[in-house]
Amino acid sequence: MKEKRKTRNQEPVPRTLTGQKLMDMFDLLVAHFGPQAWWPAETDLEMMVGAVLTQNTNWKNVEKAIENLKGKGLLTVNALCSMPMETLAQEIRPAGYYNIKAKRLMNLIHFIRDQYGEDLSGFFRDETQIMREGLLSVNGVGPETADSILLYAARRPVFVIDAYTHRILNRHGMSEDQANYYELQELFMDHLPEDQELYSEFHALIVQAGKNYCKKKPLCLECPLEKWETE
DNA sequence: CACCAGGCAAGTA
DNA sequence: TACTTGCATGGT
Repeated sequence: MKEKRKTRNQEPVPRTLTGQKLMDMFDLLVAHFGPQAWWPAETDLEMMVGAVLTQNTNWKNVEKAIENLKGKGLLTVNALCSMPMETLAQEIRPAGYYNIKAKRLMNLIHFIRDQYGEDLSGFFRDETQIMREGLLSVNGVGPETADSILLYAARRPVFVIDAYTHRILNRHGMSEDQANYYELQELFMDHLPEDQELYSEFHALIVQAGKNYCKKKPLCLECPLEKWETE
């Protein structure tokens, strides 16, 4: 599986990102934010639904949408599959983009049920690469959604890259500003041990740092990663 | 009021 | 191949 590389501007990464450097980053973030209790969900299905609903959307809004489904007992594979698209769209309305997300959810749930049956455990037992390809074949599931499902629901050691990861690495001069998803993913996975818990904690911490500190332009004051560059 | 949020696919040139 | 745009609610 070869991923695309950029064709222009083949500048090397500005600073060398070593495993030690990444662990320094992780330690700084842990020291500042503490352990993250991320993605609490009662079932694998709930996590998968959440992964789609949270696309470019605040998690608070996602919770409302999930609560709507859960409260009416609609958070099961069969219930979702047999629900009219319009009904589903109305239930998940608070999550925004509700029409397109209803389709995406349907695509995903139907794919799993058709391939593995109503019980999700068959799907979650499959090989990571097979799962990944299957997820990516679903219209509405891109690399981040697929990897989130693999990391947080299937508990596989797959590093999730998001907009914050891009932003933070760029702001700190640790990556090319136009590096693509897979380049950054390799950057982390080539230098860190294959550790699902490390990856899930790390990604959650990056999101915290992004939300709280790396919003403004050059670098935010009191950013926990301020000393990271000179360390 | 403007801006953002735990993306993705389709359209355009 | 490389940009651009639509999708939409709810919080700051």
